[in-house]
Amino acid sequence: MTTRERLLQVAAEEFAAKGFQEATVAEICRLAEANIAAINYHFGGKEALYQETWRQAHRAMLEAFPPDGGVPATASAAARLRGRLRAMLQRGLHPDDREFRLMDREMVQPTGLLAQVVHDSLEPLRRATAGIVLELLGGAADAETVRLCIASVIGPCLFVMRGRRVPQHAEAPPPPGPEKLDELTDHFTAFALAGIDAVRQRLTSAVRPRGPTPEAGAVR
Amino acid sequence: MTTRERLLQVAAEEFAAKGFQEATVAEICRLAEANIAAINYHFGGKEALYQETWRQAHRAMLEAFPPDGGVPATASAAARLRGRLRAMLQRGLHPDDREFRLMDREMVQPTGLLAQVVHDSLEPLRRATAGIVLELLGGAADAETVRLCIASVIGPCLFVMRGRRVPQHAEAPPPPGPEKLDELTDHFTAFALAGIDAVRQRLTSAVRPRGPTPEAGAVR
Amino acid sequence: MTTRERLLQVAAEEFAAKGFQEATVAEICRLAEANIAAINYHFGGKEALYQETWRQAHRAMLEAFPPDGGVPATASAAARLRGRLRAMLQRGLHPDDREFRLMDREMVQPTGLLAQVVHDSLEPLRRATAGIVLELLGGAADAETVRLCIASVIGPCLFVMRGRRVPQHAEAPPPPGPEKLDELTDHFTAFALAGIDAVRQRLTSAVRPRGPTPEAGAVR
Amino acid sequence: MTTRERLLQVAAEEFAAKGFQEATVAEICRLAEANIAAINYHFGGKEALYQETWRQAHRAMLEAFPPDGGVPATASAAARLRGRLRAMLQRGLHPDDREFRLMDREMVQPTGLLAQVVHDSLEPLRRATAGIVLELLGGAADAETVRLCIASVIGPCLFVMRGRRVPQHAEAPPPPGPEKLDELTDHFTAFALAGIDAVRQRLTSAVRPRGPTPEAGAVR
DNA sequence: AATGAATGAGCCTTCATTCAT
DNA sequence: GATGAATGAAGGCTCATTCAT
Repeated sequence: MTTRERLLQVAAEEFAAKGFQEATVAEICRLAEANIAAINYHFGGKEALYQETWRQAHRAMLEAFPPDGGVPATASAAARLRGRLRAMLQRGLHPDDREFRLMDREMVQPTGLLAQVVHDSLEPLRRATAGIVLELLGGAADAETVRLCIASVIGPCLFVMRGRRVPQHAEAPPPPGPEKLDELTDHFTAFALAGIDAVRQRLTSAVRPRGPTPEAGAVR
Repeated sequence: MTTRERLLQVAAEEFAAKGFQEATVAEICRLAEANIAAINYHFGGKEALYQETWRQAHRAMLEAFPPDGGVPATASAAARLRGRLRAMLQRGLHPDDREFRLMDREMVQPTGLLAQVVHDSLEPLRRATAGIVLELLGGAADAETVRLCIASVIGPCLFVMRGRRVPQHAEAPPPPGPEKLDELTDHFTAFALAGIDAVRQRLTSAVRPRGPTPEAGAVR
Repeated sequence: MTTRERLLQVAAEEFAAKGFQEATVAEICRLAEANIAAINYHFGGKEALYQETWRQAHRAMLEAFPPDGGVPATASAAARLRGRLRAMLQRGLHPDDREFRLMDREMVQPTGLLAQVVHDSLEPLRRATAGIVLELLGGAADAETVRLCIASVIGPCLFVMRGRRVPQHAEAPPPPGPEKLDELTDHFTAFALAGIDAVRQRLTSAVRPRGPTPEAGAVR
Repeated sequence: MTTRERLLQVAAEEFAAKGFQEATVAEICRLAEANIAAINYHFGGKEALYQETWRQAHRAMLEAFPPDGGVPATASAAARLRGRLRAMLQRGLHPDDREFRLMDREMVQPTGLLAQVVHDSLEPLRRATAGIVLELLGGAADAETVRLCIASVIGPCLFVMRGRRVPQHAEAPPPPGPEKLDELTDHFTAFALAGIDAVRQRLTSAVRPRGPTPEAGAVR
């Protein structure tokens, strides 16, 4: 493996583990058994290495786990939603989830260095999901509702995957690994479909009577 | 306002905006119009200031928005769940959501400094929610299922609140503010109740027929 | 006890234990349960406290152990030498040997603050000892020889007393305490008297033949 | 000369002159015409530089002046004692007596950083001297007596060498330099041999009559 | 008389980057 | 192509001292 490749590999792990700021050039070079100046020589600087690292990790992830989960575009909306959730969980539960950890950090503490590239990668994924959700909602939902439903569908997955990396208290069960993939997919898919269906019914009923915050009343 | 108070206020903003590492003692003191040594004098060091900052923000948040959302313990489980979601959203949508941003950072990039205090504060909240969810599930769910349902209930809220802080592309709608509180509460509550109910039905049906991953088959 | 007195007492211990630089005003005030500004208030500064501390310790020492060891000036030179050695050892072996430790530090790393006061105190002692030594040498020794003999007489005492404070390896015997006073006095006195006598004989024999470094030849 | 060498040289002088605490990294770098970060780059920190400085100085000293003074092990005990005293004085009287000054400081105010290395170097020297002294005492002395005799032999040398560095009053004679080597060696050897012989006689006579502190009585 | 908040100079260290080889 | 010595800006922290109360 070339020095450049070793640097990329080590850098991905370091950035994912410590973030851009806390990861140090010296440590990355040491772990990669490269010269202290190697990063500047090969990449031009720490920032450029960071961006290249993410690009690599992102590409590898997309190849390994296509975002549609392998479900053909001709399948039902529910099946396609399940495929996407399954693909997302696969990426996040994978032991080598560097790309996910990098992205996670970037969303909480944007360095600005990945702003464009993250957006370019994520927005298409969001649109695809939006299409499926819109279809499940009956096709007549406004953008705001779709947006909230996407949050309801994706949020839980991200929550679980992030939770994997948060240190837990002693009695807590071990974080889920790849072996839980199907179980998680089943749960989140079922939950999402039921939730979306409930929203769809609200939309339909809301068209005519339109009382103020009907659910609020319903639960009281 | 005393120097100590100014330091706490500025530090909360800086830590929330930049994280523990990137925030500098010098900048905090400058903004607080305090001497460079003031932090060490009043708090003993940067780390202690960080911890105190979070403690203050957490306390202020809990006082302003009780985690049960003001819903009495005698209300229905659905109403209590709604109360908790509403309280969480209130905290996260508040313009002064420093406490939330601090916690968010800490969960993605734990400094270890808040590990104990975060855990002590969060675990009781989780348990309370777990009780409500278990009740909604019919009382017979295993801990794993409850855990996944909690993720499904909380995940979307966190997703939306985090999304508020991620820079969006130009055409994107503005992030939701406090004025959207009721709308978001309604949506997430309805979605969550429907999802939990679906899971409850799966649990019930799974007792007798128990086909291999029925939902997986159902959506295909 | 007044604040001022507590400060002096604590300061003596701190300065003796850590030296002028490493002892901190804050720590002294903390141990003396005094305000952080108390030293500047009562003494005008750290340096002034240091000087005053030494003055106090020196005075207390002189009162407790007169440098002549209580031996009258009419006693024999040998007895008077023994008295001085005994007094010196008494001061150095005392558990409260702060004054000695302060002086020891000052000699190795002069702060310049005690230069005059140390000199004023030590030079009379040296002269008194010089008189005794000269008498023992027969009265005809040059100043250089007297100086070397004083070194031979005092050096061992200082060596032992300093050695008390140097951390020893595990198997080493415990450093001598006050209970060894008589034993040490006996040894050093006998050693010194024998040595001085040998020097006296060298002086006498050297007057006439004066070969080059006779001892060098003698021992080969 | 390389930067590293310049740093070591300057540091030795600074540490010897000011001690570990008072010597500053900034000043050492300035004098060595090196960058402020050079010490951390080459040595890892101020403490490591301090230790390395002492190691260098100690090694250079041992090579320049073997501790046995060049006297063969087959020579008489008196001659070997003379050799050791001469070697010690050579080191201490040398204009570049940094190693001695460093050690002197370390013994008065141990930083703990040299504890092990100093002990490892000094204990063998002490044992060698102990062997010689024991032989001169007739071979039948207890460890305590040997220890006191070593103090009596070494103490004067250290006293003189330390005295060289203590600022003297105006009329005082200049401190002895290397030109006094033979004179000092002769004096201290003669003094030591006579003293040890006196102690040997006390041991012998003490075996049989054993009156209470006979010397104490003898001098009165 | 005594306090304690506040000060500012100075210290050691870290770190990404540069440059001559 | 690759090295590693060297750089300088910046960071957190310590500490004796000051000053208004």
